[in-house]
Amino acid sequence: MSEDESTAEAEQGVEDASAAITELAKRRGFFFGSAEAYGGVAGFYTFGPQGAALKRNVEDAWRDRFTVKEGNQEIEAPTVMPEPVFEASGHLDGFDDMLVECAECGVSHRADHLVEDETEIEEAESLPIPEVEELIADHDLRCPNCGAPLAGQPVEDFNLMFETSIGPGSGQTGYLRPETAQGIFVEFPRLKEYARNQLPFGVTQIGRAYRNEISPRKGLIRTREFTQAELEQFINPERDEPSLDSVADVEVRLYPATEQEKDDGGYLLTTIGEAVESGVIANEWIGYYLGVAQRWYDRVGVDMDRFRFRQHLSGERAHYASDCWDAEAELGGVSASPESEAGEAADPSAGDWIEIAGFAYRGDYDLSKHGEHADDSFTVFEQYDEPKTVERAVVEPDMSTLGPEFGGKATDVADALSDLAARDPDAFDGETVTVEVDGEEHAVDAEVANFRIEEQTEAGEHVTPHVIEPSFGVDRTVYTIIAHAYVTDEVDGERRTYLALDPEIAPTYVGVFPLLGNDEALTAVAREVVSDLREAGLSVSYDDSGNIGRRYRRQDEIGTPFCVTVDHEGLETAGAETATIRERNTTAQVRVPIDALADELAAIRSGRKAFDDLRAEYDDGGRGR
RNA sequence: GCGCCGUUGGUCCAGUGGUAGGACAGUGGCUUCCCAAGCCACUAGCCCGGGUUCAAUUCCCGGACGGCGCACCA
Repeated sequence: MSEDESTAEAEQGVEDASAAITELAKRRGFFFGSAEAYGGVAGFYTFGPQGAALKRNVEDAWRDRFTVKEGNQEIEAPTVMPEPVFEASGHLDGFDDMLVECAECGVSHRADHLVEDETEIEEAESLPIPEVEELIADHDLRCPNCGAPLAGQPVEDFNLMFETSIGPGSGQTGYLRPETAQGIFVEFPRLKEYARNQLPFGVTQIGRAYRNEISPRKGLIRTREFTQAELEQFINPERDEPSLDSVADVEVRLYPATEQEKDDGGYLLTTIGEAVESGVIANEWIGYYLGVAQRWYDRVGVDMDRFRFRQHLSGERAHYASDCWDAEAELGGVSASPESEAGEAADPSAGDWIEIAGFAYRGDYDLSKHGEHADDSFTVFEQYDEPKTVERAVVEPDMSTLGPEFGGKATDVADALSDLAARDPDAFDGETVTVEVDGEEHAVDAEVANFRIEEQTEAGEHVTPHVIEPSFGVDRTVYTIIAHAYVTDEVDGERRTYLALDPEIAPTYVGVFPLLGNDEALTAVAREVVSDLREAGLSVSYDDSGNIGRRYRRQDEIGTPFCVTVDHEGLETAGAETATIRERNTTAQVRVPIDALADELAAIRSGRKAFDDLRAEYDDGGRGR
């Protein structure tokens, strides 16, 4: 097959896969565009009964791994926050882009970028709009697309944050959060107390975030309201280390920035341990969470042959990140497995890859910013093992002299003396010291300043923690799980579609049917089975409509892993009454005593048993399909 | 936000200047002892606004929504 053909086929596959999944999602209640009765609204999706359950199960699995098993704390912050929060975080500026549209070809450009490219100005983003319009006219900037002059075209602001007003009237300006992270950062002063001022500690949050996208696309993949699951891991960068050993042998497919910049760059197949050792993954905390995440994705049903970690290129990184890796999933049906094409290395540029998580080293950016803007302290006091004795230059000005001499400026002069002592102790060698306050020089008698070198004991220091942020897109993860679970096969010559969802996350765990819908004896027992299984905490669906094959297919399509069927044969068996359990992927069946159904199915869901164990344990009373 | 294409039962499609037809799905019944079978019946639709016309689901304009390309995605 030529390369062109295979590419064309892959693209066809993308369309088919996404269309088939969208159709299934609408028809079976996974997700669909919101408010279609009112014409719909772009970028908003409603999860139907199956989708909401699936999403909830994914969130629970994430919580189990990233909150509970890591020993972290979960919080729930508001989705609306006042303006100053986002002034501090940088979102108000960083989110506020200037666009200018070409009158000739209609293409929009970042006005600030044009100015920066064509002039000496470097921070055009911070200039007011009229000034940017003037610069465009003065420098006769032209459309990069068609070359038409842009002078006279209006420069327009758009902010990717949803704005709202808090309280009646003009009220206070607020914004819907563009990421859940800020809800954690702003509460850091309290959160550190709950962690008893001990680094390292982690805080998680699962919740909605909002971005007023210019043009939402690709269904669930890019929406205006979405769910994030984020962990903010706070560490002392000088000291704290992750337990890298526990994930060192996790095998990963890395796509480093250096490979992306090559024309024929490829994957680096390695282990977390080796990648950190060799410096491909620069930060061991990032490495640790890549390992944890890879195992988690595998657990919830992401196909590891269609999964990779891609490092951000330097120009791609956010304002706060010093290093960043994305988890990416392939949705077009192209396997990235190197074994897939007779040993040929997989081509990283093939396939339809989307970001499903980001792992950023945010340094102390966020806490420092909030420390500058807010009133509270965003540091942790860390005690030294041994108190340290340090020599420190101090002044203790005689205020009874400074007061009469400088009047209202006396305090400022005293502060200036204190600063000077720390900065330049030698300045106090002479008979007078000169300090500057508000541009005026003031001479102070050295004795009045009362300068001396003092020995001080320091028990510890205030540390601004660094932050490692694994940030997961829940909706995209849900979509990926559905796409990777989507299977078509044949049963008895009939085409079948099913979702091979993992029992832990399948929205419905077991379907229960009477073999015949119009048989009182069977329906009564089946309904009892439903009650028993629900009592055992399982998610159960009852169905007696249509023939048995149709009912199996319905459950197959929503990914229900097991179906229990009550039949006469089972009610007539000597001893205990039995029913069949049918496994979704293989359609194999095993006959199990009705009394044992709840325990056995619960055992499989928790991972203590497999379906094959049941087949070994009980006589194969099914039809041996 | 720009350009191209589209929008018809729950889903996927056909069709028409005189308000529509199929397939699948669904519901009830008959049949049926294990994988989308069959028979009968039923439920259910022309995206919104304006214009042209005696008459618009159909033609024209605008909008909303969707797909693709460009831009954007910190």
